[in-house]
Order: sequence, then C-alpha cells, then structure tokens
Amino acid sequence: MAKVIFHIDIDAFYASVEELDNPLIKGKAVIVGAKPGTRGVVSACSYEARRYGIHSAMPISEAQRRCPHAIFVPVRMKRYLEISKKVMRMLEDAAPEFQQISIDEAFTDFSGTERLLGPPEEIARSLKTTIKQEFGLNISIGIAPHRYLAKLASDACKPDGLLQVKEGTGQAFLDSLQLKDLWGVGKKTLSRLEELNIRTIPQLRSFPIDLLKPMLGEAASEFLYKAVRGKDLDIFSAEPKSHSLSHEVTFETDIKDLETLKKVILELSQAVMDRLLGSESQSRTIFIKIRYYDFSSTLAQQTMKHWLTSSEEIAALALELLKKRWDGHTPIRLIGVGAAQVVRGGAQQQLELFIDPLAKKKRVEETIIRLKQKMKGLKLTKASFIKHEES
DNA sequence: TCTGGGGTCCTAGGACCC
DNA sequence: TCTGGGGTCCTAGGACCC
Repeated sequence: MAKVIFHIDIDAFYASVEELDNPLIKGKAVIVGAKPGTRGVVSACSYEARRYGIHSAMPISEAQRRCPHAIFVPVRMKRYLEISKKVMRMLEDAAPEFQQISIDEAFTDFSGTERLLGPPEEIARSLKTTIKQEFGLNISIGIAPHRYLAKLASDACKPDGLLQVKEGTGQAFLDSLQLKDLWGVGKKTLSRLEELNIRTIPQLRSFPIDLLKPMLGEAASEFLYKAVRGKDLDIFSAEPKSHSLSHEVTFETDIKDLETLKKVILELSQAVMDRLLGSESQSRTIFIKIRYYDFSSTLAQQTMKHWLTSSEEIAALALELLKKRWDGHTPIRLIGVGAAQVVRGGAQQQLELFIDPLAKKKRVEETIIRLKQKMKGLKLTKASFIKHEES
C-alpha cells in the first residue's frame, strides 16, 4: 500500500511572524536579517521582497541596493521558536506520525487513514485552514509516497500551496522541475553536471552512473541516481550519527590582535560549555574555525582522552589550535569554537564512559599477573592477544 | 553581490589493530 | 620478503541545507 507522506512548510516564516506582530508592515517588502550596512546576510524575507530578487543568504548590503524602501528587521529567534512550537504541537496532534525537521518544516505520515479522515488533499486543506485561523500563517503542503518527493512537492507549490504527487507519477513530476530544484543539488553539483552536459532531469536520468561517480563521488552519485527515478531516498529517517555544537562570530572589521581573539574565544568557549551542560551532554573533541580576510577558511580539531569539563579548558585548547594555524598577522574575519562527537549522557552513563582506556588496560594486566601467580601452570593470555594469533 | 550562524554527511589519508 | 583485507578512530576539507 502506498504511503501518504506530507511535507509541511510554513511560508516565509520569520517574515510572516514579523508581519503578524506588526500589522503595519503587512504586505510590504519585509527583510529579516542583519542590520543594513553591516557584514550580515538576509535570514528570510516576505514574498513581496522576493519580487526584487531578494532571498535568504543574500548579503544585506545587496538586499538594500535592490530594495532600498524595504522594511529591515532584526532576527528574533526566541519569538519564532515560540510560535514554531505551537504550530508543531498542533501538527503533531493532528497526525498519526510526525517528524519535525527544522523550525518551520515537518513531515507527517497519514498512511492508511483515508477511511477515517478522508482523502489526503482534504486533510491537507483542513490543516491549512486550521493553521491560518489559529496562527494567521500560510503553509504549503506537498503530499507524496515518500519524504523526498513530498519535500520537492511542497517546494514546487509554495506559497500557500498544496500539491499531491500520486503513486506512479513521480518521474513525470520530477521532469517538470529543474535540476537546481532537486534537494541535495547545490551550486557546485550543478556546475559539475553542466560540465558533463547534463542540464535537465531527464538528461541526468539517462546518464550512466559510473560516469557520474568520478565527478561527484560515490554517495552523491547514488543519491542522484535514485532521486531522478523518484525512488525513496530515506532522507531524515536515520538518527544522526554524531552530533556537534558550535558558536562563531564574524567581526565587523577583520582582526589581527591576539588579545581580542583570546577574549572572543573565551566567550565562545563559555557558550559551548553552557550548552554541553544544559543538554547533559559531553564531548572529547574540540574544534575551531577560522575564516580569513579573503574568505578562505580552515578548521582544526583535537580529540582528548578525557571529557571536556570546563570552559577554561575548552578556551585553552581552542587557543592552542589557533596558534597552530594562524601566523599571527593574517587578518581574521570570523572565529568559531565548537565541540564534536557530542554524546548525551546521564550520570550513570557518564561514569562508564569515564573509565579511561589506559587504566582499564592496566587493570587487565594486573589481573592476569595475579591469576598467573595464583594458579601455577595455567596458560593465560589476554583475549585480544588470542584473537591476534588467529588472524 | 562580497558573502551569518548553526548544523549534517561524505571523502580521503594516516595510524593502529586484528 | 613482499604483501592483505577489513575495521575503527582521527584529522582536514568540501558540499549542502535551513
């Protein structure tokens, strides 16, 4: 039986919240992001602003040039999270299965509910009406037999859209899209495909995967192979393998002064440690990110044998990494500090994880010696040693 | 155009182990 | 003496997404 997956996306979410909170700017070119005149970018913008070619990630200076009369408002993350939580809770209550994937997007699974709830489009329409009435927000919904197509469908019908890709019509739907519309195809992939003379989805579909691999790598090639055939890609289905957490700042003017960098590193390290503690998580790996004046950037990381326990320790390690990487005079535009391979752990789990591998090894060694003394004639070696002999 | 901040996953090489 | 296959961990860089 075909699955019925919804991808639900709130339209121009940040900008819409700003319009709700300030009706005077409703319907205008609203741009949420950095302060004009600074080095920041556009975080989100209203559809009115998009008519001027403005989009997320565009430098704010460029947005200002394109639309000087736009309303520029700062990002109020707390407020968006507050509204997001309410909307997501409503969706979760409405669907048998629910999975939030970002602040303004979620998947729901309505498979096998038709007799109970009616046809998928009807469910979708009533969801749209409810969200509009309750929160004043427009959403777009894509319906498909699996997540990947559902996501593309909602993208294709926004804003305030509804589109169902029925079982067996996946390829036809895909052929109505452009290569760049595929989730997972960014700028680089697009230009590499172009080098291979691939400019459309049907062209990509008929291209031998073995010739794709040298250009895009194994994983990306397999991904695209399945994607253009409308096959289930299993996106967002697995638990993340590892987890990382970081903070970074871009300076208004590039920095060459070590004292300033030290101060910032300490603050960033504090933020990282606070979040580790706040989420009852731990990490042994710390990394820094440096972006230089010319936008070239580098990451350096170090893994410790013990868990990181204080912001001072994190800061000290971060500083060491910085000194290793930075010549002391190249202007720095951005600095970041983070923890990688973060694991959640309550007190019990932490205790176990705290057992130092070297200490453990030593204890094993001591035990063997004790046993050997106790039982003369006993042939005893470590299991790992036995294994070694077998291989 | 002059490019944020927070993430994820993949690749590739080296070290080390069995 | 020349040579293996596979796994895990670590590091660095790159692509992509919201």
